[in-house]
Amino acid sequence: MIFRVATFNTNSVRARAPIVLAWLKDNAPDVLCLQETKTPDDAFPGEAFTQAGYHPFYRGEKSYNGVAMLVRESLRAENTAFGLDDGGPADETRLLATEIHGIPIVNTYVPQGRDPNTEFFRYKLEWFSRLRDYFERHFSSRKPLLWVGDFNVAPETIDVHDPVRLSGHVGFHPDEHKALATVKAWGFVDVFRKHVPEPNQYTFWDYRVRDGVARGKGWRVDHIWATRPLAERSTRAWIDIAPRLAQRPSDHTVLAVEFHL
DNA sequence: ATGGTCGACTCTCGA
Repeated sequence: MIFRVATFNTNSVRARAPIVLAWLKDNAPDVLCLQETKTPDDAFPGEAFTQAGYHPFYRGEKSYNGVAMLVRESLRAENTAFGLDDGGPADETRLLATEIHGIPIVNTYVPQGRDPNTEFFRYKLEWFSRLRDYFERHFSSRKPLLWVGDFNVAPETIDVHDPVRLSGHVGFHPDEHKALATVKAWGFVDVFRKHVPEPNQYTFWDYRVRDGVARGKGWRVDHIWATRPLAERSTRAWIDIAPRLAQRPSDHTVLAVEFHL
C-alpha cells in the first residue's frame, strides 16, 4: 500500500484553510502535518477538515505557534500526545506525536530562534537536544519513525540561496547545524534529499524579500525525516509550490513524501 | 540594503 505524508507551515490555519482544503482534495494524503496554526483550540476550523474526510488533531494558542495533524478518516491515529515530557517547558503547541499503521509520526514546530545573540536562540539549540532525548526515550532508530515539520533550520549549503552571506544568520548558523546534526545522528535520513539531490529546492521564502520566489531567494527549512527502515521504503518526494503562489500566499510550501508499506 | 511583508491583535510583535 502507498502511504503519503505531507507538511505545511500555514502561518494561520484560519487564513489558509482554503489552501489546505484544496491541497487535501488534489493530493489525497494520508496525513497532513501543520505548523503555525496560530489558533486557540476553541477556534480551530476542525469541521471544515472533517467534512473533507480528515480527522483533525490540534493544539494551539492565540497568535503564536500551534501544531495540527489531519488524518484520513479511514485511518486510525493512536497514542496521540502533545509536547516534550522531560519536565522542562512542554511546548505542547510545538510538538504533536501520534501513531498510524504502527508508525510513530512526530510533527514539530521548532522554535525559530529570532537572533543568535538572544536567549531565544539558546532555547532553540537546547530544544534540539531535548528532542534527541525525546526520540531516544520513546522510540528506536531501528524501527520505522517519521519526524516531520518546520525545523527552522536549512541543514546544508545547498539548502539556502546564498550560503556565504547567510552563514551565521538564524536558520543557517553553525550552532544550529551542529544541534540538528546531533538529532540526525540518532538515526534519521533526510527523505526529500534522498530523492531530490538538485539545488534550488526551497520550502520557504520570506515575504519581505521582493520577488523572492522569482529570484530564488528561498530556504529549505521544512523537512520529512525517517529512520532507516522506513526511509528504505520511500518512493518519491516533492515540494508543491502552489501554496506560495496562491491568491493569498503562504510563506511556506507543502512538502510531501510517499512510502510503500 | 538591519530594509522589506504578512497575520493576529492591538496600536506591536513574531516570523
